[in-house]
Formats: sequence, structure tokens, C-alpha cells
Amino acid sequence: MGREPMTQVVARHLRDAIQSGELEPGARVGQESVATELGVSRIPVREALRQLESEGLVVIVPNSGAKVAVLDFEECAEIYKMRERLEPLAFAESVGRLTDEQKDDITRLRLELEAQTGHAQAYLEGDRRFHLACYAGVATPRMLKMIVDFWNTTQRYRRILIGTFSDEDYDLNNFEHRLIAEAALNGWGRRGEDLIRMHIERSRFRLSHHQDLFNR
Amino acid sequence: MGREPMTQVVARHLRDAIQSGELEPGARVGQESVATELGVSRIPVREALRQLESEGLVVIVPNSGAKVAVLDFEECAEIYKMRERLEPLAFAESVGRLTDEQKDDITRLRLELEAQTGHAQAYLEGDRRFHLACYAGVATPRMLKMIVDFWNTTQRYRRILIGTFSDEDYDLNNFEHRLIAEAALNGWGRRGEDLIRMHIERSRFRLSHHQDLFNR
DNA sequence: TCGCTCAAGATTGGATCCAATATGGCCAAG
DNA sequence: CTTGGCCATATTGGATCCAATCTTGAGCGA
Repeated sequence: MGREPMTQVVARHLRDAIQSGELEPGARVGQESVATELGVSRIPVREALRQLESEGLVVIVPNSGAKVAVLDFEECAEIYKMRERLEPLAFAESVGRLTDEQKDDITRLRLELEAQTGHAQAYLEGDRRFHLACYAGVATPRMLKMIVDFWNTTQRYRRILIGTFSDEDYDLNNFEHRLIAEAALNGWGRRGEDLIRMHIERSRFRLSHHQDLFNR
Repeated sequence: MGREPMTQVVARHLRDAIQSGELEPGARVGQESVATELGVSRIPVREALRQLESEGLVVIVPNSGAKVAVLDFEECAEIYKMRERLEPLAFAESVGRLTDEQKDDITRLRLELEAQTGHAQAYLEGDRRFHLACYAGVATPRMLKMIVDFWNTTQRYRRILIGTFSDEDYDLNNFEHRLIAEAALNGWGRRGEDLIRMHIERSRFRLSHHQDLFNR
């Protein structure tokens, strides 16, 4: 059994750094600095950066370097619109193939998430886990990867947005999750599609109400 | 003005080779052979392969090598289902921002395409150009790239499928294109969405009728 | 004949080195 | 004071070389 390629290690490291906010959008990501920090040569760093670029996390300018991707409001909204189309499909494909364990996961994650109400950071992580659990039945990894990439590229901005949540915002979110979970557990594909679309759509509307968060 | 990075040159070369059918699905893509063929070192080849992997054109197995991606029927159908969701969105976002030149392109490409009726290879190319022209108004490149990647990964399989077209299949296709073009030229977003979804859906149905083409 | 072991060859992964390009500061001209 | 051009420096892009891993096929034994 072979060791894991350094490229993957570097990619994961940078991915985490970007999503945790350690590397802010627009921040320069120098090959040399990353290489020395992780004790590897620049080669795996370069390949990792290409991978992250394809995931939408960084932007590479030839002969200039890589920077953490910056999303303006329009781009962010566009991603939400794509999610509104793709995630209902993922739900429909997932429902019906969910094992009992996976259904239990959905319920468990939903309850854990509700328990984190008000704690922005933990809620963010839990929210992600819950939604992805709903798509656990998707057979082809391609669609799942696209969705995960969407979540990753917007994670940084959802964190900002969730800071503006009122108690009622949390409640509404939790309630929508309960409806979605119900649909998943009962195999209601079509109903789940609508719920998920509306769920994401509401997030997008909220996003457009806080458009100012993108200016700076 | 700087020269274009070798990585991009290699990537384009391999992309063309894969789409033209020169490299068949499952074919091994050795770094060394590509490098010597193009007169470059293996470094840009490796980076190009990573890029193509992110586009879904090749599959890289660590320490083993890269192979042209093979799609089974399920994966191919899944991509079509995603297209059925995303391309209507792209149409809706594009329509309304189309310039007069872009509208002329749509008409011109549609007529050129009809003139190629019966010529599988040329029809394939024209079909692609026509559809992409309908999305020319999309502002954010991210969605467009995803759609192009979908077309690229399935190009090889559409070629097989188009070989089974009867005269009536061509006619139906051309007629649907006329309806789509009409919607684009008149800015009928919602109508265009439905037409495109049904257009792709019909292709997917045809695909499932020729499922045997995937067995070998 | 079939399956297993193991070593030689081939191929990929990574490090180091050199060339090409962009960045940033400095100086001079307007 | 601003702006344009120029050169030193830092950083990326690519080539070459070495190490690690996988693949292949011959040999052996059941």
C-alpha cells in the first residue's frame, strides 16, 4: 500500500487554510512560502494549486502567482443559483438509495445542528454536514464533488453571512431542515427538491440584503 | 506581453486528441510519451493532466498514471441530468444580455448546422457551437466553464450516438433548435428554459435506448 | 495448467537547478 | 506633484536528475 502523494497533502492543507479563514480572499499564495512551510519542494505545491484552481478556491495568473479567489456579489449569487438547480437533483438521486445508517445520520446531524443554534462557527460546519448527509445516496461522485466544491468556495462568505443571523433566522433555518429531513427519511423526492430549492433561494435572498458585506 | 505557458499548450493538445477520438476512453496517457511527442519536459504534461482531470477528461491513479476517462451509461446519464438543470439556468441568465452580434451568431450557427444535417462529424461540432452561442450572454465564466466541461466529457459519446441518427432524428433536432433560437432572439427566458431542458432530456432518453453502445 | 513469488524494467513523484517573466522602487521628464 | 520609463529583485515556469512505486514477466512449485 503506497503512501499518499504530497500534492494531496498540500492541497488539503491549503484548502483547510482557506476555509478556516486563515487565508483571506485576495491573499497571495506564494509557491515558495507554502513549500518551505510544509517542508516540500515547489512541485507538489504547484500541482496542488492547479487542483485548488479547478475547485474554484484560488485563481492562478500565469507568471504572476496564485491568489485566494475573491467572489463579488454577482459571482456568489450565481453559485447559489447553480446550487438551487443542482442540489435538488442530488437530493432526488439520493433519496431512495439511502441506507438506514445514512438516514440515522441525517437525523443525528440535524439534532446536533439545532443544538449549535447561535454558535456561528459550529453551526456553519453542522449545516454543511447535514446537507451533504442528505446527498449521501448519490451514486456518481461527479455530482457530489461539484456540490462540495460549491460549498467550499462559498464557505468563507457564508461565515460572514451567518454572523448576521437573528434568532428567528436560526429558527427558520432549523425548521426548513426539519422539513427537508422529513422528506429524505420518507423518500419524498419531489417534495424534497422543492424544499431544498427554496431553502437555498432564501439564503440567496438574504445574501442580496447584505450585499454591502462584499464591499471592502 | 508574455508567452503562453506550455501547460496550456499541452492541455489543449490532449483535449483535442481526446475529443477527436484519437485517444479513446481507457487509453493510457503516459507522461513521457506526451512529453517527447510535444518536445517538452514532463512537468507541463503533469500539470496539464491535473487540469484535464479536473475537467473530467482523464483519470489519474497515483503512482500508476493517467487514462482517458471512461463513462459508463449511468455516469453519462447523470451528466445529462445535470445539464438539464444547469443549461436552462445558463439560458435564462444569457437571454436579455445578448448583443445583436451574438443574436446574429445564433441564427447563423443554426443555419450552418441545418446545412450539415446528415454529416455526423460536422453536425456534432455545429451543434456544440450553436448551443454555446445561446449562452454567450452569461456574465460569470464559472457556469460557462462547467457547461463546456460537460460537453467535452460527453463529446466522445455523443459522437457514437449521433451515428444512430435517422433523418427524422435530425429533423426533430433542427426543429427544436429553431424553437430555442426563437426564444433566445426574443428574450423568452422561461420558455427557453423549458425548451432546453426538454431538448437535453430527449437526448438522454435516446441515450438510454442505445445503452448497449456502452458495453465492451 | 494454474497460481504465486520475486526481481528487472518502466513509469511516476519529488527535489534541485536554470531561464523567463512580472513586480516594485528609483530616477528623470513634464 | 504626478507620470512614464528603466533596472534590480523576487517569483514563477520549465528542464534535468534522483528516488519511490507500480507493472511485467520469468521462474518455481503445487
